[in-house]
Amino acid sequence: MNIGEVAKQSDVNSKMIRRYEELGIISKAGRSLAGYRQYSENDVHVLRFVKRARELGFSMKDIKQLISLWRNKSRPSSQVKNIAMKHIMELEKKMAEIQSMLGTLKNLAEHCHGDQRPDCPILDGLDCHK
Amino acid sequence: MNIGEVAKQSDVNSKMIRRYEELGIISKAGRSLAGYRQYSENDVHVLRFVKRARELGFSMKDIKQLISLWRNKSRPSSQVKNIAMKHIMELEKKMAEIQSMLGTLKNLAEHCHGDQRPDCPILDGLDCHK
DNA sequence: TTTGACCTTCCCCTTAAGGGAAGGTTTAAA
DNA sequence: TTTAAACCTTCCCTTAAGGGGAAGGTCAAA
Repeated sequence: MNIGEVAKQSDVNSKMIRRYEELGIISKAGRSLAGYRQYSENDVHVLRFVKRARELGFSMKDIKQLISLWRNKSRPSSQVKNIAMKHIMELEKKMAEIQSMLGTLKNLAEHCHGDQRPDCPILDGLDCHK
Repeated sequence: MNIGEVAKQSDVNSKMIRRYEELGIISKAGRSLAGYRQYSENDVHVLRFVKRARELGFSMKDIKQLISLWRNKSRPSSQVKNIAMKHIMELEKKMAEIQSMLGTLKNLAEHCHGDQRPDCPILDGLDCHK
């Protein structure tokens, strides 16, 4: 299978497939005589795993580890769970940050007329005179 | 005032002050004979505004516009509110994405023993066999 | 005059994804 | 048989916001 076909089947575009190879996320593809990368069904499977992990927000570093654990049929599930829990905590931290921003912003926006007049609580809020 | 002093007063480090100048976020600083950037109290004020806007998650593009509106004493507050509302919507979108990830991840993690055994619902969840 | 704390510019790195150029290959149709 | 489209290759550039560190110039105090 050429890269275009595996891209279609895995829903990961060719550009990213080459990138993942370069990053060592997936193993180096074999090549045809002309130098074209050659893939198997299994490669599609791996790429789908990567895609799914990305959709859940895992970093490339995490994904590299997850794939290695995925391949190792005797891994302790604790290692997988550790990665996942760490990621969950990071996402929760991000969420809290966003919620805090939203709290402030909504409060400011609520008090802003949003019309032709120049007085603006939003700008006043940004202009903190510590 | 040299850049170090203004950095201290605005709590924006020198590196970023130069960067903001380069990006046109703040105006080009005057120079001393030796080529050192020179700042006034007002520059500190502007940098604090930038910092505050960054803390609320505004992009540099937004901040550029916000500063220009801030300076324009006859701006219509609607323009400010538009920028803020757009940003609020983006943050809400991000939050929804993170919440969706967290929902899935927590569910998977909950069912993972996280011990020495190899069976792992987290890996199974990533390994979707569409 | 030396030393240390400043300042300057310049280039590199991070993250994840992708645009686009220049050029080689394959396939199918005219 | 030639040609055109659709692939493929590598290489470099861009995004966003922040920073590290080098090499070298400046300033102030001891």
